[in-house]
Amino acid sequence: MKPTVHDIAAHAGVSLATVDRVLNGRAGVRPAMKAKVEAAVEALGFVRDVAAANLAKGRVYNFVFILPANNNSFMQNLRLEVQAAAERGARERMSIVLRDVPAFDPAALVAALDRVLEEGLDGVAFVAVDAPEVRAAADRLVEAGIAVVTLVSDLSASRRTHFAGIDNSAAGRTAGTLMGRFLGARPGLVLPLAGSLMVRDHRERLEGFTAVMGERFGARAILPVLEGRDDPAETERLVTQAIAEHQGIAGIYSAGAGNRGLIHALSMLSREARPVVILHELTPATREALSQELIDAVLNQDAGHEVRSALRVLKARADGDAVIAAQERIRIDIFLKDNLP
Amino acid sequence: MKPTVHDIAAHAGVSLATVDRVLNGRAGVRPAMKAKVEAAVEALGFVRDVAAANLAKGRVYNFVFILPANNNSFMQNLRLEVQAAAERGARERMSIVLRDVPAFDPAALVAALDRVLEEGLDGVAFVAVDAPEVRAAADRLVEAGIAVVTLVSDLSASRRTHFAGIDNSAAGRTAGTLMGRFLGARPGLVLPLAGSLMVRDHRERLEGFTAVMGERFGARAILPVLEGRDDPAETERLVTQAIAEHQGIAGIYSAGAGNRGLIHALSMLSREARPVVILHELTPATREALSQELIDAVLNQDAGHEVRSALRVLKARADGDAVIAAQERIRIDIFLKDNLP
DNA sequence: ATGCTCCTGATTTACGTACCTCAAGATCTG
DNA sequence: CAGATCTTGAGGTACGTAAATCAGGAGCAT
Repeated sequence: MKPTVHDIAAHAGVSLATVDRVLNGRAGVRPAMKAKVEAAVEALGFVRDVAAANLAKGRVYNFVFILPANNNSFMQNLRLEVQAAAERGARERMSIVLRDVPAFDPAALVAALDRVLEEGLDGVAFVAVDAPEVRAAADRLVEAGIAVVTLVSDLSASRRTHFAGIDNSAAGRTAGTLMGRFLGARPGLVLPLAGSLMVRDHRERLEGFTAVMGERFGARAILPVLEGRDDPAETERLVTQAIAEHQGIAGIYSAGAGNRGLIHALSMLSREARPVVILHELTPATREALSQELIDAVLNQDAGHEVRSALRVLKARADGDAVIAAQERIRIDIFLKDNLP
Repeated sequence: MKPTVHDIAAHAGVSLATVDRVLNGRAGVRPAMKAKVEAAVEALGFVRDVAAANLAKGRVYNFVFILPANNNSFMQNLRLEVQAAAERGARERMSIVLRDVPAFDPAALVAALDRVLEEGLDGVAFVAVDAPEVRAAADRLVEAGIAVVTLVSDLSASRRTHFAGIDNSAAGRTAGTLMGRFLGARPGLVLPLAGSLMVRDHRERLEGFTAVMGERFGARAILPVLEGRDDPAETERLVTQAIAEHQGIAGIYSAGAGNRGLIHALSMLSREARPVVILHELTPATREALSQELIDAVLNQDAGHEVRSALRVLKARADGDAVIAAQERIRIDIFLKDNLP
């Protein structure tokens, strides 16, 4: 049978109370005693039964997810995944609350983070706006012992516990390679799009993209970045205008959201005039566009995985456990027409 | 607070014992009482605390992983992942045992499965050899209420609980699209490789690959499949010979293992003569080749994810819980030089 | 030696569920 | 209506850990 704390106490020749003090890092144990207990744990291969421990603690994990009140498909989906996780979380003693803040608004985000600090919850996951005041707010939370996970978009130079999202620079580089190779010898310009250069994920993607285009497909000219604020209508307007203005657009890379507008603009073009298009996030609209060959590749981050990963990290952090690094690496899914799920 | 069995009893106006009888399907409860309890469960949104229940039952999950005694990189890695999962599983009352059977040996696999049946364990995960007698053995286990998960390679027409592995046909199609687009207008033949066409994974990949090449890149000539038996030396010999024989090989798709031999053959070619190469499984050798641009893309299945997914399904099945389908879909990772983890 | 702090043991209660026993009430059988 | 059988209530113990209390011993400074 699996050894219990009682076995440890017996083997170490100390009382249950002392074992408890050592295992839970409580004060009031001489080093000699501590060593005896640790030796017994080692010798018997004791592992704490987390189910029993949580039962005894009557612990409830209080977590908050703060998401931008953005109605693009990706954020909607992310919201659904958080809600699904909240439902499942109930049976594992997790209370998961979802809060909205205005998009791209550092002050609102700071207010939401400070509220978490006041309430003294166990952990928070949020989509970062990369601003100094947000970083300061996040660091205050960490200082207070609250687990802080950034979701989708990271916060530079902060002390956040973990980032649950993809390596956006690698994603941009991957998009660059696919663009360069799919274009091959076809002449023409490349147009990059973003939601906003204020969020770190879009900025990093574009940096990776342009770096690879420069390094490996240097002859290709790249237009200045257009910012569509993740809004379909604005994005469509910008793209339509750019296509009209520059006659030879051969490739479009969209690093942000609001791609319904882009897709609609593409559908107006003749098949021959259609550029190679690579964009992010698998949504009903982009899936449809991919299977109809309006676009060529979709780079995706799985919102469900990100939410579940963030939760695992928050829980592990609250329990003082280690995380499985490989499991928490969020992968960049590359979807072509052929491997749509 | 979350409702407990006591709350149910109070709300239904019955005793704890009756609630217990209803919840655990014990006999001796009149339909009227049963309905009252069920109504209370519904009304209060009661969900059984699995941790407490397992603690009370003293339940231990007994799972077995049966892997082929094959020493290629992928299987070695799979074995390591199972061992890591076994260590972590201990703290969640899971006993995970790893057993080897000779590779591609239906009789040995059947014996191992029958042993699981005799021992009355809770679940088994195994790499299937696709044979009728294996299917029959798997069905016997399912019949006995034991959870059965196939890993990496599936078992056709069986009643297995779940398959933890990738869609190999989609993987082959994806390879085909990448090959066609990477080649672009470059002239030349395409050479497909496999370990053996007797193995179902390889066969499905090649079918998907050739289907896409035919549908969308029809002008491209494809050579007959070479079978390297997953052996590096044999693969190298075949590839070297094929390159010498047909002067214009522009692309190589390797659906199987033994890719070290292929990579060595590629390293002998001049940069200009080097074909577009797409192959499977990220190993130290293929990773190195990718970063040195000896090969162009690697399709990968994440062994760690497969093992963890199999375990989640086994546990959910043993508890009678539902699985999160989206979480258990094993994805086809596409690695370029730019998004290597 | 006195009072003080620090360390340790012994013991108890609690968490939510499972499962057991025993007694008594309800319902059925003839 | 008596007896048998089924259903229900009441109460307990157990699982493995956490966390608290209290008493007393060791060690220290004064």
